Amino acid sequence: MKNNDSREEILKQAGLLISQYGYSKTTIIDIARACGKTKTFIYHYFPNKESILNEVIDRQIDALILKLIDAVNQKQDPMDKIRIYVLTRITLIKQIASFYISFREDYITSHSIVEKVRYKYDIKEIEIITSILKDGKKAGVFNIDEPAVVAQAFVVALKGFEYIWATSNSDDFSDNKIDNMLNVFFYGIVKK
Amino acid sequence: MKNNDSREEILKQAGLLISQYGYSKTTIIDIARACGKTKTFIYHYFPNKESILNEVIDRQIDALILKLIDAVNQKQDPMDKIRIYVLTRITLIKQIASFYISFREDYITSHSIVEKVRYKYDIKEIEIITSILKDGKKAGVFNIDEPAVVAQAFVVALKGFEYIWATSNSDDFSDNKIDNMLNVFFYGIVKK
DNA sequence: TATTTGAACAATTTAGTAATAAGGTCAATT
DNA sequence: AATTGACCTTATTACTAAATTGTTCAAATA
Repeated sequence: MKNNDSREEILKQAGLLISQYGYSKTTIIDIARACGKTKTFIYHYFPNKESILNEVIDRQIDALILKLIDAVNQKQDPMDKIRIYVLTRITLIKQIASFYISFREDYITSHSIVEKVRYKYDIKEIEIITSILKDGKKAGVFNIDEPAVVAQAFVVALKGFEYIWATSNSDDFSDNKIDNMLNVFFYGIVKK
Repeated sequence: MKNNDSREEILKQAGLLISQYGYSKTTIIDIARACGKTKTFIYHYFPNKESILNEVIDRQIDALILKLIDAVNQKQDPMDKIRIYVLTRITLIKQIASFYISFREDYITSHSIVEKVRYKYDIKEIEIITSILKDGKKAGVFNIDEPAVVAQAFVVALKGFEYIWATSNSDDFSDNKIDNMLNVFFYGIVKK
C-alpha cells in the first residue's frame, strides 16, 4: 500500500468533483489537477477510474452504516432502537443525497455500479435491523417468527418511503407520518 | 369524437409496438402501417404521438385498477380484502411488467410521462386501501388513527417490494414472505 | 526506494456536416 | 366522416476528422 495521504487526497478530490459534475464528466485529469498532480500520478494509486468511484462510494456507505450503528447503540430498548434508526437514516440520507443525484445524468453508464453498491448497503441495513429484532425477541419484547424476513420487509418499506421523499421533494417526512408507520410496525392495525 | 373502431385499433397496435420496441423506436408510421393505414390517418384521431402513449398507459392502469377493485369486492372481511389485494396486485403487475420494461431503454425521454402515470396510479391505489381501512375501522376490526396516512405507507411499502422483485428478478415473492409482511401489518411485532 | 512524471497508444467522445427519417399540418380526395 | 398525398420543420442518423480520455511504461526526481 503506497503513500496513504496521496490516496486519501485523490479520494477526497474525486468525491468532490463527482458530486459536482457527475462520474462521466469527471476526468482523471480533473482529479489529478485538483490534487495538483499529473494524470499518471493517479494510476500509481488506483488501477483505473472505476475503482476510484467504487472506493468513494464504499467509504460514504461505510461511514453511513457506522453512524447508524452508533445511533442504535445509544438506546437500550429495542423499540427505541428502531425509532432512532429510522430518524437517523432519514437525516443521513438527506445529507448524501446530493452526491447520488449527480448519477441521474449518466444513468445508463453508472447504473450497474450504483446497483452493486445499493446491494451491499441493503445487506448491511438488513443485518442491523435483524440484529435489533432478534435481541428484542430474546428480551421478550417482540413476537416475530422470522426476524430476517421481517427485517428485509422493513428495509424495503423504508426504501419506498425514501423514494417518495426523494421524488416528491416536498418535506413530506413529518414526524407524524413516521410515528404512524412505526405504530403500525409495532402494534399492527388489528384491534385487540 | 371520431370513428371509435379506428381509435381502438390505433391504441391496440400502438400498445403492441411500444411493448415490443419501446416508445421512441415506435414511429407514427409504424403504428399507421400496423393499422394498414397512412400516417395522417393517425393524426385524425390523436393530436400527437405522446397523447397516444398517454392513452395506452391510462387504459392499462384503469383496467388494472378495475381488476383490483373487483378482487377486493369478492371478499367481505377487511383482512381478506387486504390479502387478496396484495396477491392480485403481484399477479397483475407481473403481467404488464414487460410493457414497462421497454421504457428502461429511453429512460430519460419517457421519464416524465411514466412519472405522471405513476402518480395517478398511486393516488388510486391509496384510495382503495384507505377505503378498506376505513370500513375495517367502522366495523371495529381495525384500530387506526389516520387510515389515509397508513394507506399511503402501505402502498409505498408495497412498491418497495415490487421494486425488489423487479430488479432481483428472482421469484422472491414467496407466499411465506407475503404472509410474514401481512402478519406484521395486521398484528405488529410487539408481544402482547 | 517511494513518488512523480513525460511521452506514447488505443479507444472513446466530440464537432461538424450532409442525408435521412421523424413528427406534424393542410388542402384535397374518397 | 374517413382517408390520403404533398409539404414543411425539426430531430435523428451516418460518416468523417479532430480532440480527449483512459491507460501503460520507461525514465526522472526526491
